[in-house]
Amino acid sequence: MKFYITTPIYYLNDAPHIGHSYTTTAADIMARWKRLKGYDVAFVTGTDEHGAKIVAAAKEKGKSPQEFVDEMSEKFKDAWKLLNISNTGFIRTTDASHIKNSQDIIQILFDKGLIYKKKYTALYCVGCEKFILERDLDENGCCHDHKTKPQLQSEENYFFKLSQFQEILLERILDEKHKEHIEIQPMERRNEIIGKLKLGLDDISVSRATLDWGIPVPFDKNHTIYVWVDALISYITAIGYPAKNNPLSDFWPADIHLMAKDILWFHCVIWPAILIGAGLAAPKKVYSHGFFTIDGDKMSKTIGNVISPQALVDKFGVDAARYLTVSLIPFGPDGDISWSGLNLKYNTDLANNLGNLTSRLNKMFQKYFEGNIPSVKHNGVLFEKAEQVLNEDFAKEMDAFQIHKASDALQKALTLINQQIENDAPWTLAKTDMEKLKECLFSYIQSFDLILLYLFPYMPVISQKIWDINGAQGNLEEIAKDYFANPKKYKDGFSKAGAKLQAAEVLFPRIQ
RNA sequence: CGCGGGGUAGAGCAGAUGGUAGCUCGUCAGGCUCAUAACCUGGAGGCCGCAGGUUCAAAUCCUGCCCCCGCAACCA
Repeated sequence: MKFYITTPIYYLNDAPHIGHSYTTTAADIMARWKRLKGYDVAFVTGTDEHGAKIVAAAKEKGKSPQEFVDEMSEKFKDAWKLLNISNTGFIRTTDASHIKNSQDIIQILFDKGLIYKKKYTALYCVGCEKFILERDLDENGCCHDHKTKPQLQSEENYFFKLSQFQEILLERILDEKHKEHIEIQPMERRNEIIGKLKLGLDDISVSRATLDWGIPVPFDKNHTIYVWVDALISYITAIGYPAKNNPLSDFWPADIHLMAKDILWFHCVIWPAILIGAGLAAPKKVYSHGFFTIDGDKMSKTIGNVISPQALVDKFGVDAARYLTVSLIPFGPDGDISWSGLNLKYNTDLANNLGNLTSRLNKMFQKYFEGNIPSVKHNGVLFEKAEQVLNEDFAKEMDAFQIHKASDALQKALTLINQQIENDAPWTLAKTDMEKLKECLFSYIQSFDLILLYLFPYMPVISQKIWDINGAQGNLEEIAKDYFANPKKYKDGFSKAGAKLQAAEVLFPRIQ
């Protein structure tokens, strides 16, 4: 079973921030989850390095575009390393293989008569160095950014016959039974795309005559390929297109393209049209999440409220930063992120529940059994209850990419253990019934271990750490894969009788 | 009549196929003492934007209206 998930390739005019890490962390959690479930996963992220804005940004720093993108793309690689992102590929649009692929695809489209040359006359803003539409002007007829009147300018460009694809795209998006159905999530975004699609499609310009920093159009070296077209093609370059003798290309079409809502149109309409036009399969699912505000304000350099991945990691640690980023707000709609919200979620979910339960159980074992797992028959009642929450709630939400709800299911499962402890009152049993106490503690630790398997995608390091503390042996990820392939094998749990629990440190100190 | 989303307890949100209104946080009361002043139980708190309609029955379907947000940004 193969599974291919992508993040957008990030445009390099800015350093990585929480917007980028949100998407990438979400994709990583999904990739890790699918691996546990036995899928062979390709997970690609990367950087988008062409275009006028890059040239401008480089110039501002006194660098050549190439120097600039080399530096900037390292920052993204570093950020993903910091966040323990398990991507299997990192594509740069300046990679030689990608340049060749983009040219091949454009050539194919050209040969099929889907690309033609046309003179294009429109308003051009010198400040932006791009054509702008009349509806994008302010009340004085000036550009929003530069407050200057745009000039009428004409340019000869190559156009892609996007207009031909309206029918086929609508059919594939609307018909869920279509063998090449393109699924768009969430629903409200899908409706929006369908609505726009029904209005009709214009052919789009796919080349630039005035921009050098780009991939040359193969049949006309005076033009470069429009940066968006080249960016999209990276998704197939990344897994080894063209197919010849490349096992990776079995991963196409992509199972999920993940992104923020602003670039949904490119992925649901332009990208599938290019693929279909070139005789290739279109992606199976396009999933967009919302934008977020920081403390109610738009995330903005000017306001100065941009949160970097590093700042999150500094405050919460890597695993907690991962967990909090994707759990704080619903996945799909717009949401608000604030430090106070993050702190609260950290305290409730991680300090009070996960962290506290770790030391709660640990101290009981230390106090009553010198830190050893007692030998006792496994009473599986609690274990099965937890299994049910995880298999039903967690798995259902995760597969629907509702990762914030899946994390709620984790919390629910942890609460089951806390409730059971309260119900059994082991501190009383310690005085009255040692056999029963053994049985109870044994079932708590096994159920907790079970939850850790599901926690792994969110917190790959800490889950292993708790696993070790709990006296469970071996590599959590490997055991999780084995468990999902054959759950019955682990009916009696994971921590073995006779194993010793490690002393637990405070994993998540409360934030005051 | 541009397109789309949304209006549900103090806050943030769930609530395909209509049938006693739920969750998290906060708040109040109680319990426990193994645990990171953590944990558990219970309570209070809602005319489900407004007005009509369909129905034995509507937050959920239909009609009309009101209000908020995005489709403009340095941006995922």
